[in-house]
Amino acid sequence: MEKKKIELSESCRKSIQGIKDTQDLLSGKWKAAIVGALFYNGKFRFMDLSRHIVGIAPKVLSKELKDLEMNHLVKRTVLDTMPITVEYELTSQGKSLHKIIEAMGEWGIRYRKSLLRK
Amino acid sequence: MEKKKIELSESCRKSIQGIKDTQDLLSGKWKAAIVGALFYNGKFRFMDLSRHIVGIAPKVLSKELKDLEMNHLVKRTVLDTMPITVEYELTSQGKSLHKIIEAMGEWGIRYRKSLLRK
DNA sequence: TACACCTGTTACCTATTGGTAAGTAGTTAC
DNA sequence: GTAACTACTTACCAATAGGTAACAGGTGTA
Repeated sequence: MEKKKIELSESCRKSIQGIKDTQDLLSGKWKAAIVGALFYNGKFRFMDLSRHIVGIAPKVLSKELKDLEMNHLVKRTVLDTMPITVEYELTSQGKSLHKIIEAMGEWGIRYRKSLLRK
Repeated sequence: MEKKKIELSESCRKSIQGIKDTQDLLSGKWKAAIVGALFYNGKFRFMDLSRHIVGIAPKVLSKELKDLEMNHLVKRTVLDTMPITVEYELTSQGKSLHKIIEAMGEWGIRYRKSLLRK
């Protein structure tokens, strides 16, 4: 009996690894949405983010932003205002996620519509 | 003191919701990679998948495939062979994720290269 | 003085995720 | 008859994710 060995090409293996890497950086319930909000709005202060990412707790938002900052996707800037305010924005690395973010937004909207049709 | 009310447009809010919906369906460490493998290869049997998604345990693969099947992204077909084999492939709904998957693959590859340059 | 707003932190808890190791049940090859 | 292949499942466990609620330490406003 002949054995079929399925061998993925080098480029496929690299792509799958790339998908995993990307997924790791955007892991969890909120990170992609946070990047999306920053992408659509440009800059956000902590409280504004927490108001627009509906349902996120400050503790969780804080942790997610730290993760994103650590991976150089988000930049945190403390402004010398009274009271102090902090601005979050995407780095150029973060902005380079735009294809993914836009595709996810569009797909999600279509998916939701397709569920309603049923 | 004037208050700035940051109001996202309806379309932005919808996009953020879409991103969250998409993220929910592709949640976890492996789902995006599984969809990617099926996207690049077309069809896969259980054991072939577990060989190509390096590191995944059969229990976890089984659970992820069930989740994806439940959300109509993956189709499971039992073939009447000896021994029985099972094929997994993307549904048309699953195939419609291609933009996201390709973008994730490309971004991940670039990201990895940018890390090596440092 | 009391309250509100800023950006978070801390303590605590639970549910889920993801992992290991082994087993099940049928078929085929040596 | 025994080992190996197919596709899983089961029992068990540890780490993490993510949630609630309260609070901290600063400034400004009534």
